[in-house]
Amino acid sequence: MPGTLTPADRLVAWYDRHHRDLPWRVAPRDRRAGIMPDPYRVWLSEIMLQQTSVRAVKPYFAAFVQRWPRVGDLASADETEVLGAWAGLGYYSRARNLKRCAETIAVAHGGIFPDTAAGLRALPGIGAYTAAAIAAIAFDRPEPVVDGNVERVTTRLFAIETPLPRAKPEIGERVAELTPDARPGDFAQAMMDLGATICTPRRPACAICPLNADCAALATMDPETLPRKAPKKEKPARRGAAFVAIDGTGAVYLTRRPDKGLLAGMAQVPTTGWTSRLDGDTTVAAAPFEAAWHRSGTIEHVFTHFSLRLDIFGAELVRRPETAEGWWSPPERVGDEALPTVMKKAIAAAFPDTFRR
DNA sequence: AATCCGGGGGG
DNA sequence: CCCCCAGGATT
Repeated sequence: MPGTLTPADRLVAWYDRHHRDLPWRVAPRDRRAGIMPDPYRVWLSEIMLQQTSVRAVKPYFAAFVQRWPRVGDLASADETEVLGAWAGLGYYSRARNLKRCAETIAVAHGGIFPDTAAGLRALPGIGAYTAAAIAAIAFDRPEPVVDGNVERVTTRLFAIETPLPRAKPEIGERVAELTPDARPGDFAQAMMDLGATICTPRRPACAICPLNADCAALATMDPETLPRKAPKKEKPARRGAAFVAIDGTGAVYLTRRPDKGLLAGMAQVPTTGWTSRLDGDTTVAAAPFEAAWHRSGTIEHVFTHFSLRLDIFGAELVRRPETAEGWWSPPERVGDEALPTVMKKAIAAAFPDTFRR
């Protein structure tokens, strides 16, 4: 009955023809023949794909399954080796949780992955999204799988103009309504593939979209404007001062930031705290040592949760003063220091000829 | 609810 | 070059 074709039917039909061939996937025709993917590979890929592109994941996935073909192999592996194999992928707590999760499955589950979203959700490193994705893809559970791609597709499909993250509950309901009992795993993968290849953040390819006849946004507005995002709330403004000292050789005085907190362990030029309102006297008092400090401009930098305006003070010293905590970085080495962008800006503001990168 | 974690890709 | 992205854990 062609008249009863649902959006999910159209989407899965598109996926049958256009799915991406990925090493952790079982192709639709094989799935329909009863072949299911290895839950270990689905899990490993989903953890790697958190905040990480398919392109970046592929070589790491190949290396992992070559070296640790089954979850038990990973469970008994050396954690340092696992972290080493993860190096370059980022978000290293994922690798530590990966190891803990493998151990839990080996020890507490007899080496068998839980086959429900609730069971998976209880494991380290598996949140709501990943639990639903593994349950759907590896076990064909009709779980609503909502990642960033699916949020974009769904807000457009239903023209949901409520901004994120407030729209999340509604998106979840819509995806749950959309998710079919037949082939929910392929449906979930199809939604994510559609978001990655057709329903893209900018310039979506609506002309070739399998859901263009169903899309409320395409009918009534510009789909590219969805999803709406909550207006970025004003970042609190902080102020401070930074002190850039160079000696006669052009070496810059640097210190190391504390091991915890913002920019932990990175190099910096000495600065005041970044909250206080400063008058001239307190600023000079905060300098790391006595010198002929002179104002050399102001820099702006925006962090995730606040914007910072730093008054820059520079000094050229004839002799290096006695200091315990910092070090003098020669001009040809400054570029190799672990200097965050804000610190590079500060140094460049004080001595534009010394610091080039 | 807010913050941190890291790399890749796009404007 | 800088800005943006977004799942899980922690607090």
